[in-house]
Amino acid sequence: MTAHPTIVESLRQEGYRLTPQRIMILDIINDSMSHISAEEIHRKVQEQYPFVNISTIYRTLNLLKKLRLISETDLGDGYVRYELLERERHRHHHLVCRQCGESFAFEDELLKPLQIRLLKEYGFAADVDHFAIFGLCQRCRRGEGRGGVRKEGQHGAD
Amino acid sequence: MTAHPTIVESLRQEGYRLTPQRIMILDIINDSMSHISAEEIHRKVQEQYPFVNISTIYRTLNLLKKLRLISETDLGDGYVRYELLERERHRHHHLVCRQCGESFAFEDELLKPLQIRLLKEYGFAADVDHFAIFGLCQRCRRGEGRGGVRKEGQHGAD
DNA sequence: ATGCATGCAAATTGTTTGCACTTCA
DNA sequence: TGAAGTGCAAACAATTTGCATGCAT
Repeated sequence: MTAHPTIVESLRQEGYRLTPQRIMILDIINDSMSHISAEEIHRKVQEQYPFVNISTIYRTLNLLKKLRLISETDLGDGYVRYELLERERHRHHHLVCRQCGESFAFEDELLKPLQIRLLKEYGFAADVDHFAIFGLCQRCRRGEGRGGVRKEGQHGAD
Repeated sequence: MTAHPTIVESLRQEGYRLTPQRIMILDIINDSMSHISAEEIHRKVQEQYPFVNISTIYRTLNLLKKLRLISETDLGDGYVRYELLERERHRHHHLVCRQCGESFAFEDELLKPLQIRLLKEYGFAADVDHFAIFGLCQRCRRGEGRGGVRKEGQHGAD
């Protein structure tokens, strides 16, 4: 299992030490089917190695988060959950301005809490592969919309 | 401002006592432009009446929440925020099943955190008046989808 | 008057931090 | 060897709770 070699490499390359604790934590996040909380990680780590302290879990999670190797999801139920972030398929969605037509990407993470809550509370599995939200972009809100109303068009970026 | 008379009535009708603390808390939520946190409410209450304890704020908020007079929004930034819920225009959106075509309503509250974060983090004001999310409903996910694939059709409800 | 509400302080919970000790590189 | 990492306990911040007192009804 030795945790995604890619990630282990990332860590080492950045000059961080590879401690058994870190490897176990990575393994557990990696093996976890879905998002997992710090407490759950702690519990599982302790099954193999009961001396690991919860603060180590948090410190490692913060490190991995800083290195953008994992992502954080907060559903507002009192637990923050974590998940491996595979950079190559780091999903994002689009915000489309109804005034200038410009489109902007936003992180999948913002959608995840909604997605998870819809599943948990309504049993509904939302299609979020390509999510587009319409609205008004910052510039247009400020009245700086360049030129006139431009509908449809260069969704370019991506 | 004697807080929305409607709400005060609701409380009284349910047999709850109308204490000055509760009225002040309601007034403050009512007067607040946007979502407001327990701490902010507490601070404002104390400006007028410095002996109100924070636990009273929380207890009142929980009561109002239970009575569905206010709604809770958690953005995951460490504060839960509250807002008056005007039942008559209690917004909801739709989940549309791509398999059976059925549509289900979901609470506006679920969308709010996303909406707020898009505004704060991207300056983007999402149009959420009529939001529809496509996906697979519980029954269809379980393979209980009644009959065959039925596209479009009785979106009936609402 | 009587029982629901409040104030206060202490408990809880998830997370962070200071510090001495350990261990990877 | 020496800095980075860990364990432990204590600190934190938001929220909740137990209990005696107080005030709407």
